[in-house]
Amino acid sequence: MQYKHQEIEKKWQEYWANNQTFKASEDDDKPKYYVLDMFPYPSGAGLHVGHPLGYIATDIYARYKRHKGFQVLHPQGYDSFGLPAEQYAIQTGQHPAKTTEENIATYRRQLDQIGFSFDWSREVRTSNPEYYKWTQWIFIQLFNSWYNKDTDKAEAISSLITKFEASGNYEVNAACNDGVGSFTVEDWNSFSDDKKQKILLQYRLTFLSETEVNWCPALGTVLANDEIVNGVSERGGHPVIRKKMTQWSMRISAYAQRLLDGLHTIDWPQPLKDAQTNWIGRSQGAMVSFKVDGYDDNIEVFTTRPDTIFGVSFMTLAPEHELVAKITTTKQKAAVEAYIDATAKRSERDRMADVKTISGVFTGAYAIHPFSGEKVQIWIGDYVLASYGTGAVMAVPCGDQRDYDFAKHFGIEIPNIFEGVDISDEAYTDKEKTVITNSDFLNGLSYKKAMKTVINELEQQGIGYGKINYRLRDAVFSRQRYWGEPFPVYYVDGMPQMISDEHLPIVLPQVEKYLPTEDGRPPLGNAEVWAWDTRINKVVENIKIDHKTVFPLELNTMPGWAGSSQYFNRYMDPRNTKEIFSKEAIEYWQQVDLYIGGSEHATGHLLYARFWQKFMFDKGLVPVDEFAKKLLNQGMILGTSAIIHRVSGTNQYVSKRLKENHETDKLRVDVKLINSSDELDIEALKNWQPQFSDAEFILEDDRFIVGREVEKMSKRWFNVVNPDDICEEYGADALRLFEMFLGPLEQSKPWKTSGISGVYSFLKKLWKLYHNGDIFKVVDVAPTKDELKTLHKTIKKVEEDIENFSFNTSVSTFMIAVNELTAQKCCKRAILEPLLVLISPYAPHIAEELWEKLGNTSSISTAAFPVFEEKFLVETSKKYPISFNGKTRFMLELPSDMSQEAIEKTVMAHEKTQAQLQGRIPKKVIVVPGRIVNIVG
RNA sequence: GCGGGUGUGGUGGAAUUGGUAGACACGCCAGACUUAGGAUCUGGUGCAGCGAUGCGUGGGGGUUCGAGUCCCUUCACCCGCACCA
Repeated sequence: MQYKHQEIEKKWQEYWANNQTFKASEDDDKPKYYVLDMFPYPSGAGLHVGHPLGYIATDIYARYKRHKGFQVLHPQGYDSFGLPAEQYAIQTGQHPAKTTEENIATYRRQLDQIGFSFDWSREVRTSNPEYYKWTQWIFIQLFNSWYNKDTDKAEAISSLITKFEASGNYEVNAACNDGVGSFTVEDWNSFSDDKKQKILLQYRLTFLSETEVNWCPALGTVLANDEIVNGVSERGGHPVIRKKMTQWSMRISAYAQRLLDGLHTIDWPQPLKDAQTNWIGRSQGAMVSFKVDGYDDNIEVFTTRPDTIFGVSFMTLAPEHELVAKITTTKQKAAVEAYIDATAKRSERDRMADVKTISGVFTGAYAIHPFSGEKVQIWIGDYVLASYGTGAVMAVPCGDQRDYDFAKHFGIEIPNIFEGVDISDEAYTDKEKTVITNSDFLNGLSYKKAMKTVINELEQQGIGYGKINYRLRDAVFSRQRYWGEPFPVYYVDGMPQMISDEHLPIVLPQVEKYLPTEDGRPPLGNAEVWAWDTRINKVVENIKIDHKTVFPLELNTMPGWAGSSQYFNRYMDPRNTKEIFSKEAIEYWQQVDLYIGGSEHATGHLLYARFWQKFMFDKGLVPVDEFAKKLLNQGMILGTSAIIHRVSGTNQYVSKRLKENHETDKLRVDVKLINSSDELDIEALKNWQPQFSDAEFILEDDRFIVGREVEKMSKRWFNVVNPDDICEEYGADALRLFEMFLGPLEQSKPWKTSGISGVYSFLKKLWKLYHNGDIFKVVDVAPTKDELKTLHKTIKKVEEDIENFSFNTSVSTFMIAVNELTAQKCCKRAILEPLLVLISPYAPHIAEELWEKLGNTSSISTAAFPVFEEKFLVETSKKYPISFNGKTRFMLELPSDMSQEAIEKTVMAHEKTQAQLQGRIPKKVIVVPGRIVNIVG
């Protein structure tokens, strides 16, 4: 009887669906385990073989945990809001909901055919109103909260109002906007409601603020840094300018320290933790205030090296700094303005990428050194960013290379304040060896002592203070897009008002066009029914807006990361219409135990999700403040692109080894046109794209050979391999085994379909082990010692491998086991039945089929994992490698229990030893019982 | 510039506390069975050499009886980044 993967796989996929085999529940006594994949975006291109890599790994782990007696939650869903669907809608006029629906159907079909053990009854989609209702709900919770630094947690905004009513804001220690002035109780009570709301807005965890964005007037939209190339938009090449816009922001900076501290409590990859640590960027230093000569204004700077304050020889402001216009002298005005204009045209990324060019302009103004009283020049330079710190730097050229280069370039003085150090070539940045000199009261001090002393002095004199700074910025939460979550917000006299929880969800309105409006409002500005009626609490036509009872709704939508910041909790109770999730569900599932996905999410999704989780923890909604206990990054699967060589300037193509005779250009062609010997199907190529229909080909040995190059698997390089084709030809079990067999999960590795025949023939050998021709041949006969040994060493190895996420080595282990059992002609149930359970997480369909043939009536997924027993592996003898000066010369089999002395005696007496020594007397004989013998000399 | 990662046969990769380098596969070579083979089976396959043997885990140095593994140094490639004051 033949192994027919198509029949078997279809049969069991239907069985699992019909029996809801993998449905998770909360109501039993088993320990729980929650395995999650990072949320997929259902793109129109469907899956390629790189996508399921992580899903296969989690599926193996989930199935293994079920065998180990756990109640496993292994859900899947779609991060279905996003830009590609919107772009497609702009081009074709089709509603993004429709194309998203179609894409999801494709994804689902592809996922199903790989045999994943997902609990599909819990599927969520971020673009579904029943789901985004809760995204909106969390937004409202954030709006109604402030961060109390004294209790170090988020609290209800009502507690802040209580404090204001008791003692103004003097006693309040909050994370809030810069520049919130002080006020007393009397002040507070005298404020208008409107003013009170404005003040409160500066404390809320989500708040409106002016943010600089990359605005493209021609496209009428805001662009991300990577959508801008050389200062113009990637699409269309239109100019882009920096523009201030009022947008919603999230006060993630309030959580900076807790986000850092939490990293020590979670089992995540160190590189990922490093990325987050750098992103949060904690630095310890001081705020120092410099007076501007001739003005009442001060320039505030943050510095990590206040110990070098006597080395300051100039200051640099960001060109956008608010004081620039005021303090620039008439003489310098033209130069400064020209520089500011030039800077405005550069994107932030441009400014940062360009390390080589040193540019800046003197403002003509001077600051007063707070200690020495000397005048220092004030410059502007685009290497200082307005968005970081105070947008101003005290420049210490002798201690900072960038300041040093700037000073050298513009001929500014470089005073040396380090003892015994030569700074004629470069700045001196070694903190540990620093001894300060030429610095008044800091002379002779080390870095550490000088830091303490100077901060003390700054605080004494009231011109500065010690401060911990984070580079983490508050996250902009508004997008000028259509296909995202609408905000549950309407505006009364320009002040945002939240819609009450009970009226959620606020459903995305219909629009005629998905582009921004002609006057530059976001796409929702096109909606005709997008106003809030406060009498009936419903969305009504815009024409009813009277600013008395009917008000305009927010036109922005939420960003992509909104929906993915809470989905892992929603999976615990996805159909709940009353709460985001029930207390029982969250108490049972707690948090994700294993989360697998790509490392590209390190500082986006994974940081925002941790932030929301901590907020929800503060609100008492979740029992733990980290959502994922363990996380793994799967590596990328690389494609093997096919390269053909075109003779330059012609439509003639030359086979790989003949290309040296010509001047050629490289062209990528679809890998589907190439066979396993790198030979091109010329006829197929001619039909592939019209440009090849009349092409000529120069062959070698009657064949056309292509070059191969390994690079990222992507539709754009025509090197994608579709899992549908693999499942059709080799089956899902072969695909699953092969993806794991490629190499360690976390490494990136090239895909070569030709290798799949190895795992496919393994499956056929496995099948044959249970069959003799057409007869199923498994019998109930006691197994031999050798058979038991094979089984138990396999159990041991596979269990260790799964626990260590070393899935590639367990595939080899299965191959070895099947090879050995085939050689032993094993057909004993006591061996072949447990073997199936070992294999079933990896190749579940064939395992189910053979399991059923063995007479079992329930799914193998519920079978217990076989228990390893050491006794079957006990050896009576050991083959020792006998080495001379570290090089193995021959093997010698000796009893396992032989003593060290006896081993030495036996080995030395052996004729081969004598032959190796040729009469020499060894200096030393090393015997490691159970391991090795090494004869030295 | 900063941060992180990876270097082992023709290819993907294996190697537990330092203890037989190259498991398991792909590919290749030879053979068997076949009308045929992109099926199946058997054997071989790190490199050089007829061989004895020598050389081999990016390069150089070190520790050790013994190093892919530990230490120092150096090179190459890949990924991420918000010049972070």
